[in-house]
Amino acid sequence: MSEVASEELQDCWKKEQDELAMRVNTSYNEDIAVNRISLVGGLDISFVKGTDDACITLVVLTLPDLKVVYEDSQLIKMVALYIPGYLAFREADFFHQALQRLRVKHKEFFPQVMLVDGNGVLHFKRCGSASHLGVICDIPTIGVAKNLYQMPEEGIVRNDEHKQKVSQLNNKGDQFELKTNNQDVLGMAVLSNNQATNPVYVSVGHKCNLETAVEIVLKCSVARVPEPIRQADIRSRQFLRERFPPE
DNA sequence: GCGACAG
DNA sequence: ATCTTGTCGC
Repeated sequence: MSEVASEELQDCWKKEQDELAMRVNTSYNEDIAVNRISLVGGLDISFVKGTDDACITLVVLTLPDLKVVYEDSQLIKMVALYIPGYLAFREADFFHQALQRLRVKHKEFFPQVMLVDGNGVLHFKRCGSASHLGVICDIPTIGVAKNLYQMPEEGIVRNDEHKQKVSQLNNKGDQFELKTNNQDVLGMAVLSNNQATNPVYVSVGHKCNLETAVEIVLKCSVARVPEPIRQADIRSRQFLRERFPPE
């Protein structure tokens, strides 16, 4: 793709993202009270090494036992390029389709909340991929990123102060706020596991608040990455290994 | 303009 | 995202 085409595409995505951002809802919702949640969804995508072939996987797990009760793995051809800040434009439609299939085929397994591999409102437009997906599907979502998405112009950076705070996280549940220069709390760095050294970056996606988001992530975590996302990751890789055997 | 940049 | 061994442990 040429530089010009890429810029035009990005302009188009910017407008769409602005409209989606206006619809992101972070108000508290009684229906997402943690102790009433019995089904949590997870999404991930894996690629065949040097290709555009990928597997999109949606899983649904029960709470509190974290058993997988539904899996949908689909081979897809990725056409959109990856631009940081616009992750959702690559994958949201595929995830949306997977959720539609679930709604039609096994409505009884439709999750009350989705965990998404990426950010929610921890994003320069307050509309990362988790929020994007939440809005187009009109469901509660939570963003969980393995790396900090830095926004230098807003003071969210992996600087020494940040590293210092990270080094003080010792036990599961330890956390600190990710705050902009304007004191807006956009997310939480959370230690999800006792033996982890690095936190995961949790942010509101859609239709839930940050405290609830963190609580759900902790309830779903046995490894560093919360189980719904981890299972989606494992199963999408497995799916590809079976169909594209390594030499 | 340059560099920073979830997956 | 992807290339990667063994190793420790719920």
